[in-house]
Amino acid sequence: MHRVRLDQLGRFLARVRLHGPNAEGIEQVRKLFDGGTFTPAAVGQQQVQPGGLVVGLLVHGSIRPAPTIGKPCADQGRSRTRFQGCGGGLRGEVRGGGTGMRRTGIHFLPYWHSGATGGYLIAPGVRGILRPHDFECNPGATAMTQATPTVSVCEVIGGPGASMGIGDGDRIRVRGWIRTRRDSKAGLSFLQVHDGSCFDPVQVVAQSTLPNYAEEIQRLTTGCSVDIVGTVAQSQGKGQSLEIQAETVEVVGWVDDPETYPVPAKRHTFEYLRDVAHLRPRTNTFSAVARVRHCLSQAIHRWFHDQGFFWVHTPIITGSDCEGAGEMFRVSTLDLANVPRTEDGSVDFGRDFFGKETNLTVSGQLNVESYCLALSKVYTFGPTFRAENSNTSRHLAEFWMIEPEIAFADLADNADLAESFLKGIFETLLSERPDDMGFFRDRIDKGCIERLEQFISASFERMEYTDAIAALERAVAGGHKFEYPVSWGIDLQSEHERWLTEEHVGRPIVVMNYPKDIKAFYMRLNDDERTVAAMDVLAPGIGEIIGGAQREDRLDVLDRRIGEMGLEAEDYWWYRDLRRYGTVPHAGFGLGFERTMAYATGMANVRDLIPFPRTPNTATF
RNA sequence: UCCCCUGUAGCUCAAUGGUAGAGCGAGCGGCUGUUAACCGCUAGGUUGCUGGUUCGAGUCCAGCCGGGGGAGCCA
Repeated sequence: MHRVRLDQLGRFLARVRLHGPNAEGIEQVRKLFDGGTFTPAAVGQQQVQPGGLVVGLLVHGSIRPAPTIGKPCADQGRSRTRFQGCGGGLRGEVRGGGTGMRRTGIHFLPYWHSGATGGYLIAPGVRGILRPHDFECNPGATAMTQATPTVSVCEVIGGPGASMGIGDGDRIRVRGWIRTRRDSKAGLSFLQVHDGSCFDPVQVVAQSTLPNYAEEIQRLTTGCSVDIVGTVAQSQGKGQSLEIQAETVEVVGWVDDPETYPVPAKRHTFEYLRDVAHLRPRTNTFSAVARVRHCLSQAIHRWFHDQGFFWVHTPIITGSDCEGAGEMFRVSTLDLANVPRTEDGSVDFGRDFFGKETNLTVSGQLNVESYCLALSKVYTFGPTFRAENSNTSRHLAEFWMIEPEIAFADLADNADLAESFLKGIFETLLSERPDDMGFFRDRIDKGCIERLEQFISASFERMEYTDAIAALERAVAGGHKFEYPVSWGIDLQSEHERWLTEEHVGRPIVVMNYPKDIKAFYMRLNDDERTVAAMDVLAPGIGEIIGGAQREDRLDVLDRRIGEMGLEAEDYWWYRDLRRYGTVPHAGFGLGFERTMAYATGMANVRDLIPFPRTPNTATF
């Protein structure tokens, strides 16, 4: 028998939607929870398959089998998912879920249909915390008419991921911030309230009969925080299907001076909003960016986890000697006004906190390699710091980077990993954030969704660097003009990369095996002795999105390369140890997180894709 | 670090070397189950800072400060 721990079940359980006396059913469910495990026998004869969808169904207060529940149809709407193949009088609609359901497999959902008034689908396999007290707090009664659960705007309007099945007639409480207020002389005001839980705000209708209507509600302005209790109702107006008829509107916090509130309900330039970065998440664009950033972060961790990777926390403070190129931020506790000196006049780092010169990391790669050669499949995902005086839309002094590293793998394995990884996280994004991506398509970059869909469906072209140069040279011979000349041995300029991926191939490309002289010392030397096993993934519209390599796993060759690059072998003593003790071929790559977001959303500047950007001369907030 | 652009109302932008303007936002009023609402009225300015040229500088010049874009470098 397949047993399912309750704490492995269901994303959440917020309320019981049961009409009429249901003490018996509640008691049954409570017993299940108390037992800590959920055994199929307890709910009847239905079958439980690992990974199966439905293992139990609570209807009318009693646990009944769920004979056959089909898969969600393809044409599901945003706020409800229709199930086919439901038998035994259980045919109906499942509210909540939405498009995210297909991928994340929400297995625990409020449920009702024409014949039943409430219930839940239950199935294994989803992480989350089940909350038995949600049952306990509504013992055996008409839960919905007595409780006023506090819910997110997303749940009220059935946004992406909504799973509570809030609907017409439910009494609920929402808390958030006013986006706009519109008054009607018919004796009511419309409040657009957002709480960040999804892209769309919810419309709250406040009648003039409310006691604080004239004194407070009509004085609400953009940015005020409110606490609202009301009833969900079908909207009489256009633009939204559900709204909240308010019973009470409590003003939690006023806006000091509406005239000078930095983010009123109007258009703003991104440049201006960077100056008010503490308030910009209240705007459509930046709340969407924040949700997409979260979604992609989660998708990355989930993808690696599902593939058997382990997340390794590589150090942020690092001894500078072991890092690669790039300007670094010094980490020091020395008194800048009175720096200790050695006898020859140089700074005496021996008296610094770590007894040596230290900096903020520019890459976790070298450290993560040591874990790769123990755990086989690992990755880093954390902040990275570069002190380059570089002021462009693609650079930040502090950014986040993803660096997977796989053992017993060569460059081809690395390219395969990059391809399936990128496709996987973009697929999740499209599936889980249709509201925000729809906004980016409508207001930021018309082609962003189509671009991702093509990215997901097209296979990546593999191309040798030498062949890429040959193709570029043929293009030049055919009359194509490049600003930078093309010849074997150059590093590809962004104009070259764009031509290759956009015009020459028309799909993402993995360019492989670059000249050794333009690449780092740790990249594996090929048998031709003039190229290394490096790769760049180039994508239409963005250019280089990933840079990676198979690492040099032969100690003698590594030492030779360290020498050629003018580096000191002793500085890399522990990195060299990895080649002395059970060395294996391994490979990995680096992916800039904000650039990935830029590609996905069409946002032009990475400063608008991280909450508080750090750039030369700017570290406000 | 280099090149280019830019700094005027809360925001976005106008203004030939000659009285400081509009739209949005805000306030008030009108209309309206509204929703980028609409209509009317009102308030809102030491034109980034310092100096210079000129009878007169938002405008021209110099320096400084801030912002943006690009190059290089990268992710």
